[in-house]
Amino acid sequence: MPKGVTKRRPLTRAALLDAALATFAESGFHATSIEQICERAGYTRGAFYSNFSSKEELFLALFDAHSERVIARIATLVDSIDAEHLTLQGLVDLLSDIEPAERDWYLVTTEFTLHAIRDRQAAWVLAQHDARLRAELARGLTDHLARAGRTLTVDADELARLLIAIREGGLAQSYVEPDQLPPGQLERRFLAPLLTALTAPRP
Amino acid sequence: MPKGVTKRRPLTRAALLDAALATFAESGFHATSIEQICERAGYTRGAFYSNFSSKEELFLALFDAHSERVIARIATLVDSIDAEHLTLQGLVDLLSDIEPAERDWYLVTTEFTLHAIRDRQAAWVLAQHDARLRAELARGLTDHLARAGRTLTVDADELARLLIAIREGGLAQSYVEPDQLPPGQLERRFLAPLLTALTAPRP
DNA sequence: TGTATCCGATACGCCAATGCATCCGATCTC
DNA sequence: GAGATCGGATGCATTGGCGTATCGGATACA
Repeated sequence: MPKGVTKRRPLTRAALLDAALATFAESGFHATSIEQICERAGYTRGAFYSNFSSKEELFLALFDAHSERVIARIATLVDSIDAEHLTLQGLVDLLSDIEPAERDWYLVTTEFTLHAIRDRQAAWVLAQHDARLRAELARGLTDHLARAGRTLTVDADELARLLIAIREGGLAQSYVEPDQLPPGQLERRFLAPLLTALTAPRP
Repeated sequence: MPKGVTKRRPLTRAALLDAALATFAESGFHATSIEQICERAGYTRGAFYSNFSSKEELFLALFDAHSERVIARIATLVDSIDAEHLTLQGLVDLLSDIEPAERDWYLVTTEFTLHAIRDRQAAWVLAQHDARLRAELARGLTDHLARAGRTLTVDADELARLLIAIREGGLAQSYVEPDQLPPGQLERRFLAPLLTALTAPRP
C-alpha cells in the first residue's frame, strides 16, 4: 500500500489521456510521437513513462475508458426514454443524434478496429465491448418497440449489428464529405422504414 | 519520349505495388517501412525510389489502381446481369458476395479513408471514386428493379450510400469476429426486406 | 556488335523517436 | 515542520528509417 503522494498521478494521467485523444485524432496513432502527446499535455516524457509503459498501453487505456463511457451513456439513455421519445420518430431522433466530439472518437476507435483485425488480443477486447454495446442497444430497441405496441421480427442482436454498421459506415462517408452527408443523415432517412419493415404489431 | 528500356519498369512497379498491398494489410501504412515492401518484392530501396518518390505516393497509386478495378468490375457486373439474377434474391446474392481477397483491400482502403478524413486532397480523391461507385451502384439498382417491375421510392444515390455503409460497417465487424459474423451476412439478412420497403410496384 | 541510355544496387549521412538512468522538487505522514 | 517517498524532469546513448548520390549491369537500337 503506497502511502505517498496520490493526488497528482490521476491528474497527469487524465491530462495525458486527453492529449492523446486529441493528438491521435489529429495525426493517427503511429504518426504521433510520445513526445507530441506529452507536449500537448504540458508534461515531459518522464511523466509519460511514469504513468504508461508504452504508447500501446496508453491507446488501450484510452479505448477502454471511452468504451465504458459509451456503454454507460447508452444505458442511461435507454432507461430515461420518456413519453416525448416514445414514438418511432423519437427513437429515430435518438439514433440519429451525433455530437461534434464524436469525430475524434470515430478516428481513434476506427484505428483501434483496424488494429483489432490484425491482433487477436485487441480483437477480444473490442468484441467484448461491442457485445455489451449491442446488448444495450437490443434492450433499448425491444423495450421501446414493445411500449409502442410492436415487436421485432428479426434477431435483436443482429439488428443491433446492422444499426452499428450503418452508423459507422455512415460516419466514414460523412467525415470524408462533411457537406455532402451530414452525420446521422442515413439514420434519419432510412431508419423509420427499416424499423417498420422489421417489426410487426404485437400479438 | 524515352527510347530506352521500357520493359522492366512496369514489372517492378507492379511487384512493388503487390508487395505494398500485402505489407500494408499486414501491418498498416505507418508501421511498414519502405524497406519491408522492397524486401517482400525482391528489390532494394534503390528500385523503390526509382519508381516512387515517397511511401505516400505509392499509397496513392495503390488506392487509385484498386479504385479503377472496383469501378470496372461493378460496371461489368451491372451490364451482365442475366435472367438468373433477375430476382430480388439474385440481387441480394450479388451484393452479399464478398471474396476472401477483400480483407486486404478493406484494411488498406479503410486506412486510406482515415487519411482522407484528415487530408483535404485525399478526401477529394476518395470522394471522386465514391461518387463513381455510387453512380454505378445506383444505375444497377434502378435498372435491375425496373426490369423486376418495381421502382425506388427514395433517392438512388442515397440508397447507394446506405448500401456502402452497411457493407463497410459490416465488414469491420466481420473481420474483428470472423466466426461471429461471416462477411456479407448483414446483407443477406436485411437487404431483401429493406429493398422491398424502399420500392413500390411500377405505375 | 557497339554504345547510349535506363534501371536498380550499394553506400553514406542524417534525423527523429525511443527508453533508460539519474536527479530534483513536491507532497504526505507523523 | 522534518524526513521519507513519490512523481516528474533532464540528459544520454541507441536505433532504425529516410533520402540522396553514385556505381555497375542490363537492354534497346543502329
